[in-house]
Amino acid sequence: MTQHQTARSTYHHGDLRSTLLIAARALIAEFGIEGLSLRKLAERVGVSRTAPYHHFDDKHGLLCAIATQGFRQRYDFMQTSYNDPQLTDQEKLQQFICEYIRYAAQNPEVYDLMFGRCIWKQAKSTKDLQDIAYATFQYQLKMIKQWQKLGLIKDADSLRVSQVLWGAMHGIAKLYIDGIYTDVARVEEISMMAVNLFSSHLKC
Amino acid sequence: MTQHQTARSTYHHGDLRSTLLIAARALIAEFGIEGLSLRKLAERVGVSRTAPYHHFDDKHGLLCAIATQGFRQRYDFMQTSYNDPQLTDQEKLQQFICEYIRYAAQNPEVYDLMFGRCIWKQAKSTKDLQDIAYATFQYQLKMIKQWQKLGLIKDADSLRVSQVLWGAMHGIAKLYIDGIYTDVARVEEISMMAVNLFSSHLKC
DNA sequence: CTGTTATTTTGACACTGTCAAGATGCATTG
DNA sequence: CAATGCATCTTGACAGTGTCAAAATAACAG
Repeated sequence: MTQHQTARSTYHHGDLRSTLLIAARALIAEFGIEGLSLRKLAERVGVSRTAPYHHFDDKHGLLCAIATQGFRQRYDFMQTSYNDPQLTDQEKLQQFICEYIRYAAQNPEVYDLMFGRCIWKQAKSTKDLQDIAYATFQYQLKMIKQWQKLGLIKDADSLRVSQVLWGAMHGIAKLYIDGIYTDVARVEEISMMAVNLFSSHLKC
Repeated sequence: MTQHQTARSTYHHGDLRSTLLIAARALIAEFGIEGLSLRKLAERVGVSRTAPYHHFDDKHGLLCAIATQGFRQRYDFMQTSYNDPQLTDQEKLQQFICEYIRYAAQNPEVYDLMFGRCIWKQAKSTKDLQDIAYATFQYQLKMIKQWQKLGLIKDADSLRVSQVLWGAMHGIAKLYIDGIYTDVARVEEISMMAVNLFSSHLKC
């Protein structure tokens, strides 16, 4: 019962798994992904070095779990934004692009986990993770098709357009996260320019 | 004299620095950046663990050196391609985008070093590296201004357009390198779609 | 109460980057 | 030529890391 909060009194922790996830995110925010070590994490949670191994396959598994959380959060946000009745379609498109980059800028470490090679390059990504990631991209594709139908985006192969747009958002986000674009205000301007370039203005 | 080739016979290696760089690139190609360790590198070159420290500040310094090489190579290539008299301007633009992504796809590890957080996030990047990287971007900007003048690219704020275009190329490259886009043939198609979307067709 | 299972711990191993001190060879002076 | 200084390379050492094996502990099912 109370273990979930106090946690120290008992030998069995209660729900070590989620405690580890929370503490891990805190450590990552503090020291970056490279700076996260399982030992430091275990120590901070007040548990032995190898305890985490009974809740995650290995370090990689823990990182996957964090990434999965990130995907869920972003998926929900994307959905509510798209279904917001107070926004025009043009505003939705703009918000989609700008919020994507803003999310990445504000959660750089989690974003890096979500789309970093660490997870996808090895074929070791969890089923959970693959599912939610795929669903996210599908939703994105669906939105773009809708925007094409409305004439907001150039009417070319939807999949390819979606991939290029995603590339642009991802690239801008990455260039900021990795320290190449350093000024966050300019990143906002770059985002707006992206909106501008990807919008097909029908008035011509 | 002959030390440069045989290398083992003498106590002093001769030119260990460049030997290390070559071997490091080989190791990286084989095991990835994460898989590169200074000790393995030293062993493969046939030298003691700490020998590299007399040629590079630390591991990070060695990675910077590799990235610098990458920048120089790309800078040269970009320049020769842009000055190729056999290409039309439209072809140059297309080649610029496609070759950028192709280079990244074919040298994923070096590309990751060039633009990864490992180098830029910490303020530890070498002066050499900063110079060549800055020059590269400036050249890119210059090309884009020219293409705008020719009406090949939408005539908006050149700097911002350049940043968005770079973002798109970088993003597509990264999504492939990190294993999210897996099919290289499709990456080519995505590149072409990027060319398509960023080209302003005046015929409308 | 007993045995099974889930959880946690201690011990150990093979790695890693890097510092300090000493050994070695080269080059440039006196 | 000899000696001194300097760049280079080596050995030894330390604090970290991820993770496996085996033992200890708690919770639970019969």
